[in-house]
Amino acid sequence: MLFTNKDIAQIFLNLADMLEIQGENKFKFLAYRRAGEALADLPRDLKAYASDGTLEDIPGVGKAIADKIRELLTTGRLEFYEKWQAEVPLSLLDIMRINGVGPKKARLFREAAGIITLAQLEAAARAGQLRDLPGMGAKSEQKILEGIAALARQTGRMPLGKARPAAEAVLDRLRALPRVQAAAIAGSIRRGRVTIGDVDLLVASDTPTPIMAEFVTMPGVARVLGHGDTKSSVELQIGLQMDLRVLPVSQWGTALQYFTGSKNHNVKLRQIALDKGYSLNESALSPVDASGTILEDAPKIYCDSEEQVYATLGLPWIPPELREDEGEIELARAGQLPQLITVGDIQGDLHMHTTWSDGMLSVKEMALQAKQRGRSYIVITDHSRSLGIAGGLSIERLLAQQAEVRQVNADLNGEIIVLHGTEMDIKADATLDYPDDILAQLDFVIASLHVSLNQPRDQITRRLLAAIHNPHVDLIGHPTARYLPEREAVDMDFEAVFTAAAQTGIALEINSNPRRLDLEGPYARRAIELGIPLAINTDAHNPGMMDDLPYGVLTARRGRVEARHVINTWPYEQFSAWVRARGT
DNA sequence: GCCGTTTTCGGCCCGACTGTTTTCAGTCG
Repeated sequence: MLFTNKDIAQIFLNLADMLEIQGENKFKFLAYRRAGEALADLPRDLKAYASDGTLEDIPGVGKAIADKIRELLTTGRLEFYEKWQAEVPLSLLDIMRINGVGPKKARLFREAAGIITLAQLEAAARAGQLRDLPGMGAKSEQKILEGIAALARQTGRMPLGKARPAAEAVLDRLRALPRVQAAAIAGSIRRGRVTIGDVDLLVASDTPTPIMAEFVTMPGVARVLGHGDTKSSVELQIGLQMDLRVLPVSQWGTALQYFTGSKNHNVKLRQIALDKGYSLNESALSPVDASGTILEDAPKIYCDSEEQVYATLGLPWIPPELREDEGEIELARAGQLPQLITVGDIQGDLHMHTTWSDGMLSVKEMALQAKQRGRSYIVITDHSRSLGIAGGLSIERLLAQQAEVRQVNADLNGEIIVLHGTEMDIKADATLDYPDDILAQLDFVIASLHVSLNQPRDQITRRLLAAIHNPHVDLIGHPTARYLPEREAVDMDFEAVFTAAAQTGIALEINSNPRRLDLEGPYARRAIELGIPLAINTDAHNPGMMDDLPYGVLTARRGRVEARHVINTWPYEQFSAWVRARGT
């Protein structure tokens, strides 16, 4: 595999930047950027689309870009890209990563000062050589140095599980201020993206000034990037950028919609608004004339709810998790939005650890904690024998544990049903960690990858397929084995794995640990399209991890998953019938 | 370069903040 989707996506994103720096047609470089964004998020390898002849079905990909993708896939090169690299060095694109530096400044630095690398820019700024360039000054020069320092601090996108609690803490602080009428997290956190670039907060109030003052001076702020009455931005010491907007409560609906995004979803909505004779922005829907000019005399429509915004555009409310301009607006228009799964739909938790391996609580304690959280059945699935580091269970201990689970289940007397299973390792050589006759004695079997995660694609795929084809295995746990941010997904042939799962009827897990969330939106969507059953589990090693469930559900919702697709939303009888049917 | 509840051609979203300016361009989201 020469190129991953993300590699190819990056080439088009780079091309967009190059064209923009050189002042090419705006709509052309926007088209490349849009295509790049679309390619980064596809559920299948581009090679598969190319051999299907469906490249041009990808939104944002037309004939010209499809041709370029095919050229990359077949020759491993792209002549057009090489030509542009000669024009605009890749190192110049790095300069645009600095906050406050865009294409115009990048071009200026190069043409007026011969700067093409970050290091050269930093040296020039330190030497005071930037301040005399047109449109620059001492302050801009200082901001560039700060921006370069901030780049070094940044660690890329932050896992949702780290960004969301940070956002909630700030929101709680702002809510405590006087005259705050509403406060919410918007942006990619609200949409449930697995990783977060920056945090968008929204507050409704008629006294923005003190709220902004608190925001830019609160503890944990490393740098103020902007400070106005409706909009401020700060960089936190944890390396996260946070933006706050304050507006009147009467505009809550348009504002929340606007700042939730995504950008592409909003662009399409604003186009629909124009078609209906309105200009849509964060404060109102304003009537426009045929040329698109706002009619100042005509009354604006203010929306205090998102429902009202969508209704004015002739659409039902679209859940934030779907707002990526990946066909959700068309579904809404046709009245075919999915009934997305909710946390309340989850009845069982099929993946939990105890002190028998590397968990913190006993079988009974875990059961009681799960009951407290509204679960009606759980499966105890400790690690298997080869995973020594996590206290994996020998066959003898596994059977001893089964006796304890049976006893706890009897003691609890139906308060919550406790089943006995395992999270069995798929070993490096593609064999499974327990023999079939042992697996046959368990209520539920998960198979997971934990070791030798750097193997080549063929071997990783072979291991997963071996587990999928074993009739005793019911679920593949955290299928990509990623652990964000330090460990990316294993290199696997998703199409082969999904095809085999669809054939055998095995379930795939959306692991709710916010550092895992294995089947990101497009993959979850692909899975249910193929009829693969899903499970959303907590993989809890302690009671706190049971509260991660909303992250898993959020990820499923992004994949348009409904409760019926998820085996642990089913009542116990239906779930156990499904497991029994698999064993045969 | 993409795309179509009317278009296969002619469109393609919107405003706040900053730093430099004397009225605005650049950047960002």
